[in-house]
Amino acid sequence: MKTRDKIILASLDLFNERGERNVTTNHIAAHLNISPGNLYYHFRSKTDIIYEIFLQYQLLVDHYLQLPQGRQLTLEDKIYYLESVFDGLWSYRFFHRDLEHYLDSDERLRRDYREFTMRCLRTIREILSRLQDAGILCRVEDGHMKSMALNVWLVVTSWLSFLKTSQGDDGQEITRDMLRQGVYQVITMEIPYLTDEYRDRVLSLQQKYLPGSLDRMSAI
Amino acid sequence: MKTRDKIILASLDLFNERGERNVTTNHIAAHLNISPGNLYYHFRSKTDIIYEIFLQYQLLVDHYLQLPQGRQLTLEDKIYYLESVFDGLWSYRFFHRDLEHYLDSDERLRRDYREFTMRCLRTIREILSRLQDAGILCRVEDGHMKSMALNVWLVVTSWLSFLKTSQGDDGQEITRDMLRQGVYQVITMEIPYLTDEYRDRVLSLQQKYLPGSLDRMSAI
DNA sequence: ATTATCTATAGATCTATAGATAATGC
DNA sequence: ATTATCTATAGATCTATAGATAATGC
Repeated sequence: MKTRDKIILASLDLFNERGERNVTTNHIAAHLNISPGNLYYHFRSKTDIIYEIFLQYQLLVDHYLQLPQGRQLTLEDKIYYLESVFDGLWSYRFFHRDLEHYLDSDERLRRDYREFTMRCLRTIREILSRLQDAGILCRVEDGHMKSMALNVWLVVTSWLSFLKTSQGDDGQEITRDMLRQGVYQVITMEIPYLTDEYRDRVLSLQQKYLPGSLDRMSAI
Repeated sequence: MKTRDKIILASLDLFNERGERNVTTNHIAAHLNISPGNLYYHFRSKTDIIYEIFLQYQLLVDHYLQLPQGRQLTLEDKIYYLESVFDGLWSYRFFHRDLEHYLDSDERLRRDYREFTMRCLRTIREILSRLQDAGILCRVEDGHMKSMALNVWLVVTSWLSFLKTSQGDDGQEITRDMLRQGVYQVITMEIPYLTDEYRDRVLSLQQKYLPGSLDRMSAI
């Protein structure tokens, strides 16, 4: 693998693991057994590394969120979207941690991230709309739909932060099970809009995303 | 005012304005025209200042979320809760920006913040429950209620971050109007659960929180 | 006497670059 | 010839403290 790609990968790993703020360019270089000078030969700054990582993240999510053409959406599609997106968020979890700071210090990233958000919101709306076409969700007024889509986005993007901040007492790590509860939370928002035909199916599907390991949560 | 209090206030202002990461203890001292040594006489570290600020934030939110005893909740109570909480979030907006980092580096804060979250979630559930008692919301299954309350929390706590990251293209600042749209978003989640008696009233109330200045949003 | 403040600075990083050297591809 | 890498370091901070001095409260 090219050194440039190694730097991106190692940075992502270290950022996710220790938090970007605690990872310096020296750490990244040391972790790869290369010199800091070499790292700076490939990247002009740490900001540039973060930008590269964002580009990959964006590519991944755009890929996950492709809509099938020429057929209706199914419940399986919907679940696939949810699972993949949470997976993507997990793989790049450092990114949303100090997102505001990155946008403050990188003009390009600010512009690109804004467009990324808008693209995602449009896609969420499109998904909801096509779930209506498929008779899974009821039709609702357009403004209400926009607002719903935005709430989905807010819940999805804040889920990891919630887990990290609310569970991290005994240094206990976030498990795949907890991550899955994010799917549960999104489904909760859509339950009132399910058609009678689909309600029971979705309700029992949802139960699979309520992890048993989150006992503390159910004790609240 | 005592120097110690001045330090807390100045820190909060600077953190909110420039981002905590960009504000050093030297900046805080310089801003107050005191020496760094003096600052360290009052606080052992920057972490301690952040912890103090959290205690104030917590006090404020707990105060806002008090429930009236001996009478039913009204729609006005509900709106008051929403408006105050968003106001609190705004006043301490730096806090959620790099929250995970603060929790990583301060054991006390980690413990206290977790308890704070759990307390808030309980209160949100209590509010929903009492809105049911008041005949404003329909009754729902208990697990569903918990999940709804959590979604409310996720939307509320991530709203400012969404505004900052999605609107900040032309260096444009966040306005009170945009902040208010957070109330709109929370109401959206509760609309399906409104009783017939209250639905229309809440729908027209909600419209007041859809700011005209967010034209870009409606063009998405 | 105690509390508050200042001056000066040690010590620890961290980013980023200059300049030398090694490796690679025509 | 060009690309990749290393060594060494300048320069900029930042946190935190020691020790001296000023202000305040009995």
